[in-house]
Amino acid sequence: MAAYWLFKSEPQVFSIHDLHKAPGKKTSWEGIRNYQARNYLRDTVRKGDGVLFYHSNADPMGIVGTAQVVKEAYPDHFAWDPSHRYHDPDSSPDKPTWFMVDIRLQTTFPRIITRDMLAADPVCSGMLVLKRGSRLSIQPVTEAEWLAVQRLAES
DNA sequence: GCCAACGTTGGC
DNA sequence: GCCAACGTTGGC
Repeated sequence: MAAYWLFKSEPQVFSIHDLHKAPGKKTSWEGIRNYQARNYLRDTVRKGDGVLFYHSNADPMGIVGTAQVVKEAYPDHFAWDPSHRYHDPDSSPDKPTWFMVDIRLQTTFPRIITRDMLAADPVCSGMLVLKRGSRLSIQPVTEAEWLAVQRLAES
């Protein structure tokens, strides 16, 4: 059975509009440099899982659409490129430290589901992303939360 | 711009 | 292995 996730992105770095413009509306999700998020990506995120696309550090902040995992974890080769901002000298092709997945855009919501809207919803108010100091950029989402977000997007 | 939260680093 | 210093994230 498919699982659900929330992926954070700063829109000035990569927005849902960038994903919309990408070839096949697909992108690799590289640059995850946190072990807990890495473990989710590598061990738990599976092809077909649903992704809530979240804009952080933005105005307004919130969930802007959904995507689907189309390729499961493979080594984040950006870590091996010394000139890249995601370079990590401790990672190597032999023993990769970091992983990434590919996602494809599913839906761009007609309006952003803001943090206020999430907080006001009895189900979504429990979401990890609302927790103070929740810095995790790959977060698990329950099916109830996933469905509640869809409902908010349609209302 | 501020700062709380929290992960990482490095000296011991 | 402890912990202080430091860096980053990200909401406000």
